[in-house]
Amino acid sequence: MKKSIKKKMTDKFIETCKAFGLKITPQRITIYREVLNSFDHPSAEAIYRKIKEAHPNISFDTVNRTLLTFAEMGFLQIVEGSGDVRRFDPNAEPHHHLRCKQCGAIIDFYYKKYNQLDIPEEIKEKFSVNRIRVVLEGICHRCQDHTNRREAPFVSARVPLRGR
Amino acid sequence: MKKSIKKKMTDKFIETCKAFGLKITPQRITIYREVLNSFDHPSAEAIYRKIKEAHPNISFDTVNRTLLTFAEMGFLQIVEGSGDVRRFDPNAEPHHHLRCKQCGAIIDFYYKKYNQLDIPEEIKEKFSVNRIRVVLEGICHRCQDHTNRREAPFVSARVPLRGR
DNA sequence: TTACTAATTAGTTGTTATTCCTATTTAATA
DNA sequence: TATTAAATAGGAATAACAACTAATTAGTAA
Repeated sequence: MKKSIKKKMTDKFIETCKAFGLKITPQRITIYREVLNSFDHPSAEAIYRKIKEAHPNISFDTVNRTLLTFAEMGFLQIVEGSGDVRRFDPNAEPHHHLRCKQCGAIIDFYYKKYNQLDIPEEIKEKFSVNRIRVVLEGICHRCQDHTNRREAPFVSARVPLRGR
Repeated sequence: MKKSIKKKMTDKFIETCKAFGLKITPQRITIYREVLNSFDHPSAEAIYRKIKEAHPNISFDTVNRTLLTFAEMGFLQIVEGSGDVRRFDPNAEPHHHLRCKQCGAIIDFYYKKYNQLDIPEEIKEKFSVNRIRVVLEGICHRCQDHTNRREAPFVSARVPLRGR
């Protein structure tokens, strides 16, 4: 008998949680299912509201904390830059950004090739583009030196992900 | 006698303010100078702290409001995504984002070319990249329909930029 | 210059997003 | 089944911003 896709995904989720040393709680499974069915880049608040309908006892903190944990595990990503304080960029030259996930540094870089990227026709028709930017996310030199902590999904198992 | 670069920039600033129908206040000139000298994508708070040393009476609200006005005028930009609530992205496929500056919508799109961008050698040496993403900022179809408001720097002069 | 007027400001108060704290509960293991 | 460390709910604290209002000031036109 074949497993449903849903079942398979949940199995993989459970397996990965175990590899990270995380307990399988009903809350985590619920949040996992809800977020995987989202196609609109929801906020923690939005996910919390949806889940609350079926599970009125769940707390916002649990939803938010769990989502951050999932991001560290690599189950989902955080939309580039969102959640940061607003930052201003006085650089008028066409340029692109390096973002360090660890320390939050944003570093300008220049690369002509990136300034000349073509935009797909379907997008031109439906969206008026007035800025095109390439964002490279990773770990900056300084942070690489300071710690050897690897990023998900290469984090070694059994290291607490988000200690308080 | 040649004008200094600083003077020239301030002249251009004053000229542009006038074109937008904005008054030239000492606060605006101070904030303009401070932000133009920043190379680290400062937050409003950071700029406020720096300015406060020399102008202890300035208020945070003025700094923040002025920076937003400058962004609308096109004197500076807001770093992609910063200032938004944190948003999660469960899409594991390599993909890119369209961001509507007006309504805040984030729309996924797929374009193979963008997945194969090469990374400059200098960056590879100093930064470990684990995500590359292209962000197209502009105005989505829906918002184009709703209003004809043009974006800076094409805003017509004498239209209040950030009315209360 | 001086007087006028609307824009701008400082200071304060709200609001919202997010994190922190702690007592209680629960999943995993023996 | 008992143990224990992790996870949770709920509330409090914090931080980033935005909104409000009375007082001040820049721009202008006499």
